[in-house]
Formats: sequence, structure tokens, C-alpha cells
Amino acid sequence: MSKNKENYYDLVYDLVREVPYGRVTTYGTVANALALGSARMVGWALNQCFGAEPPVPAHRVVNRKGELSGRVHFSTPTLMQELLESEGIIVKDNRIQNFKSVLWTPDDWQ
DNA sequence: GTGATGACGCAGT
DNA sequence: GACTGCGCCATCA
Repeated sequence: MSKNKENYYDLVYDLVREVPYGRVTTYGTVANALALGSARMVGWALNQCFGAEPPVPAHRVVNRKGELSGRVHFSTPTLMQELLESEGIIVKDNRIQNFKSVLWTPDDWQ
């Protein structure tokens, strides 16, 4: 993997880092905002976010259903839920409750 | 170069 | 509301 080659990964990381505290975003929203064309690319980018710097709050990125699909990629499967709950987000059965209210989009950037 | 996989999304049922 | 099938693009074997 090239190190000096800035892929769309950095675009994903930067956008995710803009997500405010207590808010979450979806892969589809990020993919649409960056015009990646596929939400899979966002997931693939976050797959390497652990080597990014500064660290990316990947726990704030969930799928369209508000499900913590990527929790297994964290240090512990429960870490993602713990972090979200720590930010005041209610998580039940691996899904964000009141998801629509905590959902953040680039349009809310302002 | 081909086939399979993946932190997904959408339309149809 | 939940499940299934298909499509999307990049990376790996």
C-alpha cells in the first residue's frame, strides 16, 4: 500500500472527524457527500482508519439502519456501543434508538 | 486477468 | 417492519 498516496480514505476520515459529539452518520451519507459511488468504499476506508492520524471516531459511523455493523472491527465488540452510549446515544440490540435524531449529515455542517 | 470478499444501499416481497 | 436478492467499487488470493 502506498503511504504518500492520499486516497479517498483521507476524505472519509476528514468528514467523519467533522461529526459533532453525540451525533452519528451513515456510510451512505458519507459516500454521497464524497461522491464515492458506493457505501462499500466508505466501509473499506474505515477498515484502515486505525492507522490514520489523528484517530477517526469510527464509532460514529453506522449503516443505513443505524446498526453497529462495524463493532467487530473495534478492540472489543462492545467498545463501539460503549462509546456511543458515553456520548448520550441510546443503543439497543446493536441498533441506535432515536437514530433519526442523532443522525448527522454534511447539510447540518453549516 | 479472473474470481471472491467486504464496517453497504436500495427495491421488491 | 423484517428478510431477500441484486448492484456498487476497491482490494486480495
